[in-house]
Amino acid sequence: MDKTKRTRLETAGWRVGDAPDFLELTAEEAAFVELKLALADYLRDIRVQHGWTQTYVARVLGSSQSRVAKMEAADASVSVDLLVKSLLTLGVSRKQVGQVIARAA
Amino acid sequence: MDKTKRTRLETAGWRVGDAPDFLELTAEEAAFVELKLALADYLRDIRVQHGWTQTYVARVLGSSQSRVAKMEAADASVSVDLLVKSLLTLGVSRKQVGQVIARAA
DNA sequence: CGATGATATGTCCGATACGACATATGCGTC
DNA sequence: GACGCATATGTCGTATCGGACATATCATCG
Repeated sequence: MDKTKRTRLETAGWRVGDAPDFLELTAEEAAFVELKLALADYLRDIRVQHGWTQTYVARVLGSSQSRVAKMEAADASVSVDLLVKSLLTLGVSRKQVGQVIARAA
Repeated sequence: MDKTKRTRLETAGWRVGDAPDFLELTAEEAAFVELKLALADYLRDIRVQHGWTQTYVARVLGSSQSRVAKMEAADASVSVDLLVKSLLTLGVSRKQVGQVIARAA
C-alpha cells in the first residue's frame, strides 16, 4: 500500500490495520474514502490554481479556515455533502464534480 | 419549470417560490439538489432493476424501509454521503456514481 | 369489501457534522 | 532569532443527519 496515501487516511481519522492494510475497511468503505480524497484533492487544486488562500475560500463559503483545511485533508469530520457544495459554490460544474468522482482509482 | 420536478423538490422539503420558480434557490443550491435527485433516481433504478423491495435494501444497508423511501425521494433529511455510501454498498462502482452525477442536467 | 404487501410520511432521539475559536506548525523575509 | 502570513490540529456548542417506530396511502387479489 502506498505510504503517503496510508498516512493521509490515518491522519484523516481512519484506523488502518498494521499488516493487512485495507483488510479492516470493507471494499465500499475504501471506495468511499478514495472518492472523498479525490474531491478533497480537487478542492485544493482549484484553490491553488486560483492563488486563493484557505482563509479567502472560507469567507466565500461562509465557513472558517480550519474547516477548509480539514476539507482539503479529507478529515473524517467533513462530509461529501460539504465538499460537493463547496466545489459548486466555487464555480465547479456538476459535470466536473462527476468526472472527478468517476476518475479511475 | 417542470411540474413534476417542482413537486418533487417541494415534497423533498424545499421551499420553491410561487411565480419566480427557482429564484429563491441560488444556482449552486439548485445544482446540488439536482445532483441529489439524480443519485436518488439512480438508487431506485438499481433497486427496481433487481426486483428488490425497499425493506430488503434497508436490511442490506443496515437501515430502515422509511430511510430508503426517503433516499429515493431525495428527502431533505438524507445526505449525499448516505446516497453514495448506499450505492457503493449495493455494488455500484465509484465510476458509475461519478457518471450519474456528471450526466448533463 | 377485507386483507396482504409495498411504499410513503411524520416524529423522536442519539450520533455526527459544522462553524468557531484557540493554538500549533511551517516558511519566508528581514 | 523575530515577525508576518499560510496552513494544520484540537476542542466545543449547536444544528443537522440517520435509524427506528408508528402510521398512512396505495395496489392487487381473493
